[in-house]
Amino acid sequence: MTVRVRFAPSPTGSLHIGSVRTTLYNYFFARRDRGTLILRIEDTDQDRLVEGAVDSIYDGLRWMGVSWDEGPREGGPHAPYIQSERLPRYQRGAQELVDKGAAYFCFCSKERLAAIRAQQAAAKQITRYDRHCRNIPPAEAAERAKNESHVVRLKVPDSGTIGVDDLVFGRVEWPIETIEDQVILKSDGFPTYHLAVVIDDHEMGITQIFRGEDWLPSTPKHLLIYQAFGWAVPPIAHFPNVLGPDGKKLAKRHGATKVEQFRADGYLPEAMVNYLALIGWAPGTEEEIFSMDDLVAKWRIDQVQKAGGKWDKDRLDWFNGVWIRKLSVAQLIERLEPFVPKAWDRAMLAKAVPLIHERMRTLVEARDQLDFLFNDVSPDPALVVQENDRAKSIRVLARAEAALRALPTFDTTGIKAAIEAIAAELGWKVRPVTLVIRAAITGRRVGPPLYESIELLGKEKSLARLASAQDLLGEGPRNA
RNA sequence: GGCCCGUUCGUCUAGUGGCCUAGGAUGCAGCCCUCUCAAGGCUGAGAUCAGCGGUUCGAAUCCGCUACGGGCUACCA
Repeated sequence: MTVRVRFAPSPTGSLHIGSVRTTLYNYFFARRDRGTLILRIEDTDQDRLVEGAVDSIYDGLRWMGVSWDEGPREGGPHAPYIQSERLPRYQRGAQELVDKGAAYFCFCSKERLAAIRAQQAAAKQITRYDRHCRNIPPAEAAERAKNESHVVRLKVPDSGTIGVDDLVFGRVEWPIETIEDQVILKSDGFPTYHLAVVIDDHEMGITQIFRGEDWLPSTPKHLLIYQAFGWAVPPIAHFPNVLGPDGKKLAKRHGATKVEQFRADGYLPEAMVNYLALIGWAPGTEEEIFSMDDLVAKWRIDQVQKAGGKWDKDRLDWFNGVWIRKLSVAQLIERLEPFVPKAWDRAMLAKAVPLIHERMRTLVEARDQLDFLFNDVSPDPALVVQENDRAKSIRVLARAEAALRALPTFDTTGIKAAIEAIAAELGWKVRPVTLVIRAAITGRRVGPPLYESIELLGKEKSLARLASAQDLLGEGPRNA
């Protein structure tokens, strides 16, 4: 049987990093088996729809490098792939269960439900529906349903045990009496999630159900629905949650959680995929740098962890650095394009990028690191003065200006020799000398290699910066 | 409250009864390289494997209990 798996996000906001991890695992599994991936939009809660969320899902997934075969915009044999466009199927399904006596109409108001819940909670009892409408004669209920607002609830058995052999968590069982007569069709005619997934997964021929750990507790509800329909339950696996540093489910307050945010913050999709895959899965070897293709080849469901994994930004940053370094200079320049001002000269940029290639953890850093090549700098005098010796620092600047001006060829070799000569002459180590000059040239204490930077900046600008730094130091003390 | 799940260095993890005086990575510290910062190389600190009790010649690995953490408990997904 060919593998058919699905990812089923809700369009309730932009793509969350946790659901991306689940999606990735689905993807690895399906692609390895040359299976089919299905994107299904689960929008059965009309109140929580967010404008543009489907676009965000598409953009985010594509950016990550995930592809799929059937979906809302791709079509496929089971179209439509948006649940709100599949309403008749759910309504038919619910009616089928009512007809079978496996479900019933419930006319209880939300107020009544809230009241019994409050009452049960106060009495420290299990809060669940009291089955008030379960015994209305079917004919009477059907008649009332024509005019009265109602939902459809599943008739849950009184007792027994129901369980699943989860591919990750193993055997998990629930006492049936802890499960209430759940609503499967809402009063607005929309299905609840539980009915919709079961029907869709069945109709779309889903061969493995992979989803986040959050869903484990509602699995018995789904099992009961499968049972009511008389359908076979496909293999199910739940993947552990991605947690915030505090151990709770990753959420906004923990920082960035949206794919688009990471993209904007200068992360590479390769790094995201690599890092995310390794939360909850490990190959059992000591390798840890994996491309998407590597993961498709190596990921195995029996190596998936049960425990949730905490988000570790430092580790992500490290992966990002690794993947940036794996890029060719040409590729890096391409990736940098959205992060660098339009006004910057691209020829200069191309020459500068090699200097910072292995100094970046995120793409956004390039702008700061290279700014001095494109814009004037205004160094902090405290940065220019080294060894607490203002006079000598000024002399360094003066000598550097003169030496660079006299250079026959303005290149790294000549610049290096000139600066080292100044150090020797003034009796300073090279380090403080370069620090003075670096501050004057770049306005900073750290940055790309100095000699190369000076060469790139060019003679004219370099001399000007050396001169203005002298002015800065010369006037400083009298005014201070 | 009820149901369910989880628990190995700060973090991601390796480990499926003896190879574990618990390995790797990240982060941290130090050293080397070096014009700064990175990158790279080396070294180090860091986990009595949540605790307790069992099973066994032998347990991080099997069983039980406890603790702690988390998820779910809606006409949300």
